[in-house]
Amino acid sequence: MRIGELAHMSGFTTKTIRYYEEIGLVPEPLRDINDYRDYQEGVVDRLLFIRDAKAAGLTLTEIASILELREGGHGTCKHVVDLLSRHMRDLDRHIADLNKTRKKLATLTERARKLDPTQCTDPIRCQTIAVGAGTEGPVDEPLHHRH
Amino acid sequence: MRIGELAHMSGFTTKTIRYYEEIGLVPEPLRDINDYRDYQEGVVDRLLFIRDAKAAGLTLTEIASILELREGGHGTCKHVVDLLSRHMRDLDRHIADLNKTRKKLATLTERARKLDPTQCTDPIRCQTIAVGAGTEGPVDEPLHHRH
DNA sequence: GTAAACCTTCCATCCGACTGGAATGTCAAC
DNA sequence: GTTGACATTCCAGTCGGATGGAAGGTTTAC
Repeated sequence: MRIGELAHMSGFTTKTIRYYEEIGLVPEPLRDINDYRDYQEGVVDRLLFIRDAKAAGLTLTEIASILELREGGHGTCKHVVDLLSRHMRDLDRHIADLNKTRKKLATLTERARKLDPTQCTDPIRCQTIAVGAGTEGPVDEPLHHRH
Repeated sequence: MRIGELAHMSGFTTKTIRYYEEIGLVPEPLRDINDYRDYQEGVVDRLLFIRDAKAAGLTLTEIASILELREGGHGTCKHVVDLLSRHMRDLDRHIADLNKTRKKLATLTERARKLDPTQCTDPIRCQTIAVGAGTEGPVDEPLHHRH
């Protein structure tokens, strides 16, 4: 099977498949005389697995760490469970952070609505944001940080 | 005031302040004969505002769009309120997505725990993930996408 | 007079997950 | 024989928010 067909069957673009090969998520296939990639059937399953794992919110690195154990063949299922649990903990923390931010935003918006708009022309001194938001101490990296 | 002092007063690093200047978040200051940056008092407030707005979860771009209106001077407060509301809607959507993902993860983990671990040695066919996760249709960009 | 602590610019790098495009090669149909 | 749809490699760029370091200039304190 050539890369285009694989792309079609898996729902990924050819670009993405080559990229996955590059980062080791998909094994290097055999080549035709043309130098065209020639895939075996199994790769479709592998890509569908990747799709599903992605849909479950796993990063490519996490997915790779599951797939790497395929050759090893031991404790795989437990590994998957562990990974899922760990991922869920991360997710919970992330959601909690966002909810904290949300609450803060809600307070700010509420306060803003009550203010006379004509009183506020200088956002540097903007009462909406400036008064209470940051004075509770540093808010230690509010969003999007999974590094 | 030189950049080091400003950094100290605002809590940002000198690197970050120069970066903010580069992206237009902080105006270009005057220069000393040395070519050293020479800041006015007001910049401290501006940076503290940025800090607070960041803490409230606004992106630098959003913050910039608020600050840009400073020179315009009209409708600022309303603009801030609008921005906050919009941001909160985005945040809600984001949280909802994450909760969906979380639920999916919980289901997977639950199912996995019930399986006999010895039955699963090939993650490509891994029952934990493969069976139900992706077949409900594409899960349209589960995470971290605010572009 | 010299060392520490500043300051300057510029360029590269990181994270994740790709995407775009150029330049080139191959193959099937008409 | 030419058009079009494939394929190949490689290199650059995207998004956001910085950070690291090199190579140099300046100021301050002892």
